[in-house]
Amino acid sequence: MVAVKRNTWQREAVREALDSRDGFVSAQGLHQGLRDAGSPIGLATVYRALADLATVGEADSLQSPEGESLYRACATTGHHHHLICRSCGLTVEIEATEVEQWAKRTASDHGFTEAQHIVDIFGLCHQCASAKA
Amino acid sequence: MVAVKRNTWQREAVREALDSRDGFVSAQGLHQGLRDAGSPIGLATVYRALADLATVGEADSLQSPEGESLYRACATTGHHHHLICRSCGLTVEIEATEVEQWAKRTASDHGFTEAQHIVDIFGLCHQCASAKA
DNA sequence: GTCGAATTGATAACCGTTATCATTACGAGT
DNA sequence: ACTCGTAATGATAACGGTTATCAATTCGAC
Repeated sequence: MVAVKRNTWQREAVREALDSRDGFVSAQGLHQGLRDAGSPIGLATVYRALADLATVGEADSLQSPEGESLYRACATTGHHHHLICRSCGLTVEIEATEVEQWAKRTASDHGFTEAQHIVDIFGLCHQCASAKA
Repeated sequence: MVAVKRNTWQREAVREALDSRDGFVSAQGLHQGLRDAGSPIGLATVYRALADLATVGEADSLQSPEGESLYRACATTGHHHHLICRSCGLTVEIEATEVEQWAKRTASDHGFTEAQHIVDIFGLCHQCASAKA
Protein backbone atom coordinates (compact mmCIF):
# COMPACT_ATOMS: atom_id res chain seq x y z
CA MET A 1 0.00 0.00 0.00
CA VAL A 2 1.20 3.45 -0.79
CA ALA A 3 1.86 5.76 2.10
CA VAL A 4 -1.14 7.97 2.71
CA LYS A 5 -0.90 11.35 4.38
CA ARG A 6 -3.37 11.57 7.16
CA ASN A 7 -4.98 14.76 8.30
CA THR A 8 -4.58 15.10 12.00
CA TRP A 9 -5.63 18.04 14.08
CA GLN A 10 -2.02 18.34 15.23
CA ARG A 11 -0.70 18.86 11.74
CA GLU A 12 -3.39 21.42 11.11
CA ALA A 13 -2.62 23.15 14.39
CA VAL A 14 1.02 23.52 13.45
CA ARG A 15 0.13 24.84 10.03
CA GLU A 16 -2.23 27.41 11.51
CA ALA A 17 0.15 28.43 14.25
CA LEU A 18 2.80 28.98 11.64
CA ASP A 19 0.46 30.99 9.45
CA SER A 20 -0.44 33.23 12.34
CA ARG A 21 3.14 34.29 12.80
CA ASP A 22 4.65 37.16 10.87
CA GLY A 23 8.25 36.06 10.92
CA PHE A 24 10.41 33.04 11.43
CA VAL A 25 9.84 30.87 14.48
CA SER A 26 11.80 28.07 16.04
CA ALA A 27 10.21 24.66 16.44
CA GLN A 28 10.41 24.99 20.18
CA GLY A 29 8.97 28.47 20.09
CA LEU A 30 6.04 27.29 18.05
CA HIS A 31 5.53 24.35 20.37
CA GLN A 32 5.59 26.63 23.37
CA GLY A 33 3.05 28.89 21.71
CA LEU A 34 0.74 25.98 21.02
CA ARG A 35 1.04 24.71 24.57
CA ASP A 36 0.35 28.18 25.91
CA ALA A 37 -2.74 28.25 23.73
CA GLY A 38 -3.94 25.14 25.49
CA SER A 39 -2.94 22.53 22.94
CA PRO A 40 -1.54 19.29 24.36
CA ILE A 41 0.51 18.72 21.23
CA GLY A 42 3.87 17.03 21.63
CA LEU A 43 7.20 18.55 20.79
CA ALA A 44 8.22 15.70 18.54
CA THR A 45 5.07 16.14 16.53
CA VAL A 46 5.77 19.82 16.01
CA TYR A 47 9.22 18.96 14.70
CA ARG A 48 7.75 16.34 12.38
CA ALA A 49 4.99 18.61 11.14
CA LEU A 50 7.43 21.41 10.45
CA ALA A 51 9.80 19.09 8.64
CA ASP A 52 6.92 17.84 6.53
CA LEU A 53 5.72 21.32 5.73
CA ALA A 54 9.23 22.29 4.75
CA THR A 55 9.59 19.23 2.55
CA VAL A 56 6.31 19.82 0.77
CA GLY A 57 7.25 23.45 0.32
CA GLU A 58 4.53 24.94 2.48
CA ALA A 59 7.09 26.27 4.89
CA ASP A 60 10.52 27.73 4.50
CA SER A 61 13.32 27.10 6.89
CA LEU A 62 16.59 28.76 7.62
CA GLN A 63 19.09 28.78 10.40
CA SER A 64 19.41 31.56 12.88
CA PRO A 65 22.93 32.81 13.48
CA GLU A 66 22.81 30.81 16.70
CA GLY A 67 22.25 27.57 14.85
CA GLU A 68 18.56 27.08 15.49
CA SER A 69 16.28 26.07 12.67
CA LEU A 70 13.60 28.63 12.06
CA TYR A 71 10.41 28.10 10.10
CA ARG A 72 7.94 30.30 8.34
CA ALA A 73 4.82 29.84 6.27
CA CYS A 74 5.65 31.32 2.93
CA ALA A 75 3.03 32.66 0.57
CA THR A 76 5.09 31.96 -2.48
CA THR A 77 5.17 28.28 -3.30
CA GLY A 78 8.25 28.35 -5.46
CA HIS A 79 11.87 28.83 -4.53
CA HIS A 80 12.60 32.22 -3.04
CA HIS A 81 14.72 34.06 -0.54
CA HIS A 82 14.13 36.37 2.36
CA LEU A 83 14.69 39.89 3.46
CA ILE A 84 14.49 39.90 7.22
CA CYS A 85 14.39 42.71 9.71
CA ARG A 86 16.87 41.78 12.38
CA SER A 87 15.04 43.90 14.88
CA CYS A 88 11.36 42.96 14.59
CA GLY A 89 11.62 39.84 12.44
CA LEU A 90 9.46 41.25 9.66
CA THR A 91 10.08 39.11 6.62
CA VAL A 92 9.70 39.89 2.95
CA GLU A 93 9.76 37.12 0.41
CA ILE A 94 12.02 37.75 -2.53
CA GLU A 95 12.12 36.50 -6.07
CA ALA A 96 15.64 36.48 -7.35
CA THR A 97 15.89 34.79 -10.68
CA GLU A 98 18.98 36.86 -11.20
CA VAL A 99 20.75 35.42 -8.19
CA GLU A 100 19.41 31.98 -8.93
CA GLN A 101 21.18 31.94 -12.24
CA TRP A 102 24.31 33.50 -10.83
CA ALA A 103 24.52 30.75 -8.21
CA LYS A 104 24.03 28.00 -10.73
CA ARG A 105 26.51 29.51 -13.14
CA THR A 106 29.12 30.14 -10.46
CA ALA A 107 28.84 26.61 -9.18
CA SER A 108 29.21 24.97 -12.58
CA ASP A 109 31.99 27.37 -13.52
CA HIS A 110 34.00 25.83 -10.74
CA GLY A 111 32.98 22.26 -11.45
CA PHE A 112 30.52 22.03 -8.60
CA THR A 113 27.33 20.03 -8.86
CA GLU A 114 24.23 19.55 -6.75
CA ALA A 115 24.49 23.16 -5.76
CA GLN A 116 22.21 24.66 -3.20
CA HIS A 117 22.59 28.19 -2.02
CA ILE A 118 21.91 30.17 1.07
CA VAL A 119 20.90 33.70 0.23
CA ASP A 120 19.28 35.88 2.82
CA ILE A 121 19.42 39.56 3.56
CA PHE A 122 19.23 40.90 7.07
CA GLY A 123 18.59 44.56 7.71
CA LEU A 124 16.42 47.05 9.48
CA CYS A 125 12.95 47.66 8.13
CA HIS A 126 11.68 51.20 7.75
CA GLN A 127 9.74 51.13 11.00
CA CYS A 128 12.59 49.81 13.12
CA ALA A 129 15.03 52.22 11.52
CA SER A 130 12.74 55.11 12.42
CA ALA A 131 12.14 53.86 15.92
CA LYS A 132 15.84 53.56 16.44
CA ALA A 133 16.61 57.11 15.34
CA MET B 1 46.18 44.06 35.86
CA VAL B 2 44.43 44.11 32.55
CA ALA B 3 43.75 40.83 30.83
CA VAL B 4 46.78 39.79 28.85
CA LYS B 5 46.66 37.46 25.84
CA ARG B 6 49.12 34.68 26.31
CA ASN B 7 50.86 32.91 23.49
CA THR B 8 50.47 29.24 23.97
CA TRP B 9 51.63 26.55 21.59
CA GLN B 10 48.05 25.34 21.43
CA ARG B 11 46.72 28.58 20.08
CA GLU B 12 49.49 28.68 17.52
CA ALA B 13 48.83 25.08 16.56
CA VAL B 14 45.20 25.84 15.85
CA ARG B 15 46.10 28.86 13.76
CA GLU B 16 48.57 26.85 11.72
CA ALA B 17 46.27 23.88 11.33
CA LEU B 18 43.60 26.24 10.04
CA ASP B 19 45.98 27.87 7.60
CA SER B 20 47.04 24.52 6.24
CA ARG B 21 43.51 23.60 5.27
CA ASP B 22 42.03 24.45 1.92
CA GLY B 23 38.45 24.78 2.96
CA PHE B 24 36.15 25.18 5.88
CA VAL B 25 36.63 22.80 8.74
CA SER B 26 34.55 22.01 11.75
CA ALA B 27 36.07 22.48 15.18
CA GLN B 28 35.90 18.76 15.73
CA GLY B 29 37.48 18.05 12.38
CA LEU B 30 40.36 20.35 13.13
CA HIS B 31 40.77 18.81 16.55
CA GLN B 32 40.83 15.36 15.06
CA GLY B 33 43.45 16.45 12.55
CA LEU B 34 45.64 17.86 15.27
CA ARG B 35 45.34 14.71 17.35
CA ASP B 36 46.16 12.61 14.32
CA ALA B 37 49.22 14.76 13.84
CA GLY B 38 50.32 13.82 17.31
CA SER B 39 49.21 16.89 19.18
CA PRO B 40 47.68 16.24 22.60
CA ILE B 41 45.58 19.38 22.33
CA GLY B 42 42.18 19.30 23.93
CA LEU B 43 38.87 19.72 22.15
CA ALA B 44 37.71 22.55 24.38
CA THR B 45 40.87 24.46 23.60
CA VAL B 46 40.31 24.13 19.87
CA TYR B 47 36.82 25.54 20.27
CA ARG B 48 38.17 28.41 22.32
CA ALA B 49 41.00 29.17 19.91
CA LEU B 50 38.68 29.15 16.91
CA ALA B 51 36.21 31.43 18.63
CA ASP B 52 39.05 33.82 19.41
CA LEU B 53 40.37 33.79 15.86
CA ALA B 54 36.89 34.44 14.53
CA THR B 55 36.42 37.33 16.92
CA VAL B 56 39.71 38.94 15.98
CA GLY B 57 38.88 38.47 12.31
CA GLU B 58 41.66 36.06 11.50
CA ALA B 59 39.15 33.37 10.67
CA ASP B 60 35.84 33.30 8.87
CA SER B 61 33.02 31.24 10.22
CA LEU B 62 29.77 30.05 8.78
CA GLN B 63 27.23 27.38 9.45
CA SER B 64 26.88 24.32 7.33
CA PRO B 65 23.34 23.41 6.25
CA GLU B 66 23.49 20.72 8.90
CA GLY B 67 24.03 23.27 11.60
CA GLU B 68 27.71 22.79 12.29
CA SER B 69 29.97 25.79 12.69
CA LEU B 70 32.75 25.76 10.15
CA TYR B 71 35.92 27.82 10.22
CA ARG B 72 38.44 28.91 7.66
CA ALA B 73 41.45 31.15 7.38
CA CYS B 74 40.55 33.32 4.42
CA ALA B 75 43.11 34.85 2.10
CA THR B 76 40.92 37.73 1.13
CA THR B 77 40.52 40.23 3.89
CA GLY B 78 37.68 42.10 2.28
CA HIS B 79 34.08 41.12 1.77
CA HIS B 80 33.55 37.96 -0.23
CA HIS B 81 31.43 34.86 -0.45
CA HIS B 82 32.09 31.16 -0.64
CA LEU B 83 31.51 28.18 -2.84
CA ILE B 84 31.91 25.16 -0.64
CA CYS B 85 32.07 21.45 -1.27
CA ARG B 86 29.80 19.88 1.31
CA SER B 87 31.74 16.67 1.10
CA CYS B 88 35.41 17.60 1.36
CA GLY B 89 35.13 21.22 2.39
CA LEU B 90 37.04 22.59 -0.59
CA THR B 91 36.31 26.27 -0.72
CA VAL B 92 36.48 28.84 -3.44
CA GLU B 93 36.35 32.48 -2.52
CA ILE B 94 33.97 34.39 -4.70
CA GLU B 95 33.69 37.98 -5.80
CA ALA B 96 30.11 38.78 -6.57
CA THR B 97 29.67 42.41 -7.36
CA GLU B 98 26.54 41.41 -9.18
CA VAL B 99 24.96 39.93 -6.09
CA GLU B 100 26.34 42.66 -3.92
CA GLN B 101 24.40 45.25 -5.88
CA TRP B 102 21.32 43.10 -6.07
CA ALA B 103 21.29 42.77 -2.30
CA LYS B 104 21.70 46.47 -1.74
CA ARG B 105 19.05 47.33 -4.29
CA THR B 106 16.57 44.76 -2.99
CA ALA B 107 16.99 45.96 0.56
CA SER B 108 16.43 49.61 -0.25
CA ASP B 109 13.54 48.74 -2.56
CA HIS B 110 11.75 47.44 0.50
CA GLY B 111 12.79 50.24 2.79
CA PHE B 112 15.42 48.23 4.58
CA THR B 113 18.63 49.80 5.76
CA GLU B 114 21.87 48.58 7.26
CA ALA B 115 21.60 45.51 5.11
CA GLN B 116 24.01 42.68 5.40
CA HIS B 117 23.62 39.49 3.47
CA ILE B 118 24.45 35.86 3.81
CA VAL B 119 25.32 34.38 0.47
CA ASP B 120 27.01 31.02 0.22
CA ILE B 121 26.79 28.16 -2.21
CA PHE B 122 27.14 24.56 -1.17
CA GLY B 123 27.66 21.78 -3.66
CA LEU B 124 29.84 18.85 -4.59
CA CYS B 125 33.20 19.61 -6.13
CA HIS B 126 34.27 17.69 -9.19
CA GLN B 127 36.43 15.25 -7.23
CA CYS B 128 33.80 14.38 -4.66
CA ALA B 129 31.14 14.05 -7.32
CA SER B 130 33.33 11.57 -9.17
CA ALA B 131 34.25 9.68 -6.04
CA LYS B 132 30.60 9.37 -5.16
CA ALA B 133 29.57 7.91 -8.50
C1' DG C 1 63.31 31.78 40.01
C1' DT C 2 58.59 33.20 42.08
C1' DC C 3 54.03 33.73 41.97
C1' DG C 4 49.48 35.18 40.47
C1' DA C 5 46.50 34.80 36.82
C1' DA C 6 45.27 33.14 32.36
C1' DT C 7 44.97 28.77 29.97
C1' DT C 8 44.40 24.15 29.41
C1' DG C 9 41.86 19.74 29.14
C1' DA C 10 38.89 15.78 30.74
C1' DT C 11 34.45 15.59 31.52
C1' DA C 12 29.84 17.00 32.72
C1' DA C 13 26.24 19.84 31.46
C1' DC C 14 23.45 21.97 27.79
C1' DC C 15 20.49 22.57 23.93
C1' DG C 16 18.28 21.59 19.86
C1' DT C 17 17.01 17.78 17.23
C1' DT C 18 16.08 12.94 16.05
C1' DA C 19 15.02 8.07 17.14
C1' DT C 20 12.39 4.77 19.83
C1' DC C 21 8.29 2.38 20.65
C1' DA C 22 4.05 1.53 22.88
C1' DT C 23 -0.36 3.71 22.30
C1' DT C 24 -3.77 6.26 19.74
C1' DA C 25 -6.85 7.29 16.09
C1' DC C 26 -7.41 8.24 10.92
C1' DG C 27 -10.00 6.61 7.18
C1' DA C 28 -10.58 3.07 3.47
C1' DG C 29 -13.25 -0.73 2.89
C1' DT C 30 -17.04 -3.21 4.10
C1' DA D 1 -21.49 2.76 11.41
C1' DC D 2 -18.00 -0.83 12.55
C1' DT D 3 -13.39 -3.04 11.69
C1' DC D 4 -8.94 -3.10 11.05
C1' DG D 5 -4.32 -2.09 9.24
C1' DT D 6 -1.30 1.33 9.60
C1' DA D 7 0.29 6.04 9.87
C1' DA D 8 0.69 9.41 13.46
C1' DT D 9 1.39 10.71 18.09
C1' DG D 10 3.97 11.77 22.31
C1' DA D 11 6.90 10.87 26.48
C1' DT D 12 11.32 10.03 26.80
C1' DA D 13 15.92 8.34 25.62
C1' DA D 14 19.55 8.98 22.63
C1' DC D 15 22.45 11.84 19.88
C1' DG D 16 25.79 15.37 18.18
C1' DG D 17 27.75 19.70 18.56
C1' DT D 18 29.01 23.27 21.71
C1' DT D 19 29.79 25.40 26.19
C1' DA D 20 30.68 25.39 31.21
C1' DT D 21 33.23 23.50 35.13
C1' DC D 22 37.24 23.28 37.81
C1' DA D 23 41.49 21.37 39.30
C1' DA D 24 46.01 21.21 37.35
C1' DT D 25 49.17 23.54 34.48
C1' DT D 26 52.08 27.08 32.59
C1' DC D 27 52.90 31.66 30.75
C1' DG D 28 55.35 35.77 31.67
C1' DA D 29 55.77 40.06 34.51
C1' DC D 30 58.53 41.14 38.20
